[in-house]
Amino acid sequence: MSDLLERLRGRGWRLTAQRRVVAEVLDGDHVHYTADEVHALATERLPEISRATVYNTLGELVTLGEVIEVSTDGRAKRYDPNAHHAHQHLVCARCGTIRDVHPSGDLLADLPAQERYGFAISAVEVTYRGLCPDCAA
Amino acid sequence: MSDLLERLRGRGWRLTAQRRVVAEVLDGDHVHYTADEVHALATERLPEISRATVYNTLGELVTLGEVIEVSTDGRAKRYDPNAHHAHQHLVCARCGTIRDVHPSGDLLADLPAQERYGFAISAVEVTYRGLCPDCAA
DNA sequence: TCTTGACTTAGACAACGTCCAATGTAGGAT
DNA sequence: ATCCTACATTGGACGTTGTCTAAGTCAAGA
Repeated sequence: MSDLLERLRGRGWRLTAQRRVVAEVLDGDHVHYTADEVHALATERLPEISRATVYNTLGELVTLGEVIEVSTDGRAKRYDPNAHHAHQHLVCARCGTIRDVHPSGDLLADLPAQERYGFAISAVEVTYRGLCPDCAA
Repeated sequence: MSDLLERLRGRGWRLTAQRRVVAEVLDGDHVHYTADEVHALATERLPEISRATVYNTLGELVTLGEVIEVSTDGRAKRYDPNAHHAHQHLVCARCGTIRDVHPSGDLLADLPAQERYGFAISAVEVTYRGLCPDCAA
């Protein structure tokens, strides 16, 4: 994810310890954390980091298109660092874990013009719900 | 929606003025209101109705499968009375209004077996996002 | 009509997120 | 290397959405 930091600096980002830590937390793992989870993990490496900064940084990363904001239920949003590959989500209805998946087909084409109500559609999100192997057992 | 009230009474629901008003508000329209919007509209007809009762009643309707809870962004959940016809949602990224839409094609079939990770998939939700004609103007 | 258990109420509380004024600092300018 | 300043961070107040509880109320069966 040092790529990410480079990219951001190229866009005029000021590189601070806080931002670096948030980027490091998001990096690497397949799980999608909530803002407060990111804050907790960031605090382990940089105890003084504030909640506001984590929210700010996450918001900036989303605005810059480096991270995707996912809200699968009505609860806390989760942040998905896999922003450069189009993908959808598979969610376990019981334990809530999320996996990235890649459906085939043109999702946008499935919506006929007369069903678009004059909207300028810019994104399609698909959530598959079901029980994961562990929860089904 | 008197059907609904009948159905509910058949299931042992106590029929109160508050519940009737909430059901009436949900009835009829294509828009999907937030809980607080439902409360505001209900208050016009029954000024003393409390927020807690609106939340309770909406939750009960969801549990009974008469209404679908939709949380398209991290904001307030919206309540969709069109629970008996399969459909997806078209959401304005700016003002948050929701329209029901009916995409063609088999949504489930779009997910290859090797992308299912052993999940028993039971539902597919699709959200189309874009700007509505009003917000695009 | 009476009774009772389910329903409603107001308001406190909780989770998640935003905003602000005061303070600190990255990185270009000197 | 040091200074400057615009930008970043902080902590805490605040806002929104939703939940919970104790006390009062009422629908509907006996």
